[in-house]
Amino acid sequence: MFHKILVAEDLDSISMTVVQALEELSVVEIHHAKYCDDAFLKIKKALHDEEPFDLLISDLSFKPDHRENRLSTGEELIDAVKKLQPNIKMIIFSIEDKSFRIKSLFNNSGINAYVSKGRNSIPQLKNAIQNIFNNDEKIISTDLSHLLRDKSILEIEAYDISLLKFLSKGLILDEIALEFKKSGIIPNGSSSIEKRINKLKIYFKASNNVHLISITKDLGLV
Amino acid sequence: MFHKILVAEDLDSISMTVVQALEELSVVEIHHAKYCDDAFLKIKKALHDEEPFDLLISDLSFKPDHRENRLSTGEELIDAVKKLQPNIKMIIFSIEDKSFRIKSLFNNSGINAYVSKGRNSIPQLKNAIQNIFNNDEKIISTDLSHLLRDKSILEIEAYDISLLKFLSKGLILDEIALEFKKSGIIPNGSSSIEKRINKLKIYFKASNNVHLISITKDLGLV
DNA sequence: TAATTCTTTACGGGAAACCGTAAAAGGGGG
DNA sequence: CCCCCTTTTACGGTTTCCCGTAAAGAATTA
Repeated sequence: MFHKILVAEDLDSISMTVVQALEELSVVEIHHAKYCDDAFLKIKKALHDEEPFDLLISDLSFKPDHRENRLSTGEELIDAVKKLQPNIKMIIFSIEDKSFRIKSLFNNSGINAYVSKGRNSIPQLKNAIQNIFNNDEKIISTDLSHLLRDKSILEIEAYDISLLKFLSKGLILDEIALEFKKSGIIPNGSSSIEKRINKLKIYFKASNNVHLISITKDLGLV
Repeated sequence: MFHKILVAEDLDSISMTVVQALEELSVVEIHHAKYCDDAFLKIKKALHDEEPFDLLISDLSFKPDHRENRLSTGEELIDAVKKLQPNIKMIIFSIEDKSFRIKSLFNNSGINAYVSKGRNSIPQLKNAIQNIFNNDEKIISTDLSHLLRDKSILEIEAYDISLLKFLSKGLILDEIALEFKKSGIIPNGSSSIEKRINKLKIYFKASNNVHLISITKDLGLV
């Protein structure tokens, strides 16, 4: 079994259970951080002391509070960690079930498993840890496994996201065109932007801009 | 201490911690349900057997899955429970921090405490249980206590909510007017609806309809 | 019942979104 | 270098939104 594991999870009500599960798996060294920044520092220090972590189990969303943090989401954390220690194994343990984000975690962030918090997630989590340790498999909660096969997901790119973001902030087409010009993003003609919005409306089956923002907010894109 | 407590919580990773906390408080009978419907049935049966629950600790949001459920949210559950057994004490234990919903839980649903899931919530939860048992106080997590004093919150009524819902579904003004006429909701002139939307835009400082939906979705109103 | 006030509805003009088409600009391949 | 193809931009007409004002209706009070 893994020797040294770090749990990055803000909710005490969850982290206590996860730590207990790890104890049942006979993990020797279990560490825990409530903030992304703390987690990153612990990994950095462990690496420096030549006693690196074998596995990181991280949540995706962390509640903001009074503390200023450099890393504020699980995505930022794992990307930073992967850069620092590429051989570390990573499991995401989150309630998030938006296809876009999960798929990108496997493809872009190189996570080893995704376990969805649910009614029977602790056994799944244990299972994932075992499988990664024994066979180095990629694991995803069974109820989400269709995501990796579905090709229609995630041709949405950064351009579309920032476009949707501007829209959701109440900017009109001409204002968005101006913003794009300022940032050097192309295309930035108001007509092209209009066309792009139209494509998004077709893709998401939205009947107008309001509907489009409503849908994409539900999907967690904005 | 309370004798018989029911925990309604779908995530196993959280319920296990809560149950453990209750054991530490020397609660004799601890029951647990993963679905709102199950929770309701348990309370009904306990009442029928003349061994009613003293306290219900419930989450607000429950993950939908294959099962068909009559009650799908914590709000629906506690409203149904309160009707069935008005003397029961109720604590909401949720990550939700939207002022509208919490305030309405105290005012309309008559909950005894609201504990926000966070980095130090288990001690808070224990505390709330103790205080309700000893002094029958109303408890709200300290970091949210300003909500009950803030008068500017929650003059938004059911009419506005359904209006926003229709908007977010992509209906245009005339279509919404028609829907309202069908349901016998007044006012239902498209002009009045337009005016109402305008009020909402002023209230939420939105610059257009898209912006308005974006804001109200963030607030959890829609 | 008449007067007053508040709410709801109607109307009109200008702004933005919506939708199709066409012109201009950019990018390989021959 | 020119041709073809794709992408980007421009333009015009229609619908819907947006915002002010005014009329009609409902409720309240004297």
